[in-house]
Amino acid sequence: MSRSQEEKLQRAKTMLDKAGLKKTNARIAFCILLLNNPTKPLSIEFMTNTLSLRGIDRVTVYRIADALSKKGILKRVDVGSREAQYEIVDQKEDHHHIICLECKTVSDFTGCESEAIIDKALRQVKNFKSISHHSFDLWGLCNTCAHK
Amino acid sequence: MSRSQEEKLQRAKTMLDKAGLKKTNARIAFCILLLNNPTKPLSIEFMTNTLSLRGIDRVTVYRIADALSKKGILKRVDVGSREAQYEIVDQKEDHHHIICLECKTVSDFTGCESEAIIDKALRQVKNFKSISHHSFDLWGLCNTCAHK
DNA sequence: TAATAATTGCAAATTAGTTGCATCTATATT
DNA sequence: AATATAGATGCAACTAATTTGCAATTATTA
Repeated sequence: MSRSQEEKLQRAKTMLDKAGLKKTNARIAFCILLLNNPTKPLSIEFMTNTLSLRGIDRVTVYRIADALSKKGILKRVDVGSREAQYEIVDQKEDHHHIICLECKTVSDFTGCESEAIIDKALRQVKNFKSISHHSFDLWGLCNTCAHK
Repeated sequence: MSRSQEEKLQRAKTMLDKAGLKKTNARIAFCILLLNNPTKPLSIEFMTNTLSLRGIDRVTVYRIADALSKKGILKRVDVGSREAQYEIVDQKEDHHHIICLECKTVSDFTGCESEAIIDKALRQVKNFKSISHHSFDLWGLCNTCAHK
């Protein structure tokens, strides 16, 4: 195994430990897949295609995605496609999406001032103590679709 | 027809005019339904149940929801349920959601400072001129689910 | 009022996601 | 190191959500 893959294996195990989940082969492979693709949302279909090469079932992919989401490791993002897409929750690189309502093209931007807003929200809503992640998405027509 | 329903009929027609969509019976009934239920996200199922009493088909409900979304009149909200939920886009009452990852309970909060963030985003992403709506959602475990 | 382009309903198809259950495996315990 | 056990997985079948094709209808425009 290459140096960087070795490193990702370690990070994958740490992720699972932190989440309090058993470090099974399927989950480790899943986490490494996430770490290998940090830039774009991953669909269940893509993950299944890749992980089935290692004998991991579609149902298992769903179940792992669900488990990691509930632990705040993953977030499910809505980019207008029918199927679920998932991204790793990365506190440092807090990026968000601008999505075209027509062609569903996704662009990223950074710098939503979430902390102040989360504080404000938690003061309004009493039955939450903390937030595991947030989404801030902008929707509109891209220049190409606007001129049709 | 009562005074207030008459008024909603007018508002529905105005909505459709503004969107540049034909004012069909189905669309007018759909818009009035939205105006009658401004507080909570409406599911396709709920809308279909109501509108089918007027002979409007489920498929038509899907198509109208899609058409209005693309025009920025409606927004599709993701509150963790399997089916689509829709809300009217209301610039004045800019509310957002806190959703429990476990039990999917939705609470509302207001006061996300979207304008500054949208400006910032449009400076970063060049192929959009304007934004028709935005979403800002917070995800976490509610107090009840956190103690399980 | 006629022409026409868009909208609708219906039936059928597709796709995404879920469930039950038997088997297996990671971890805690001895 | 072997064992017990709770939890995870794979498989097959299922359910629910959404989409498509097409013929019939309807809102607008000339």
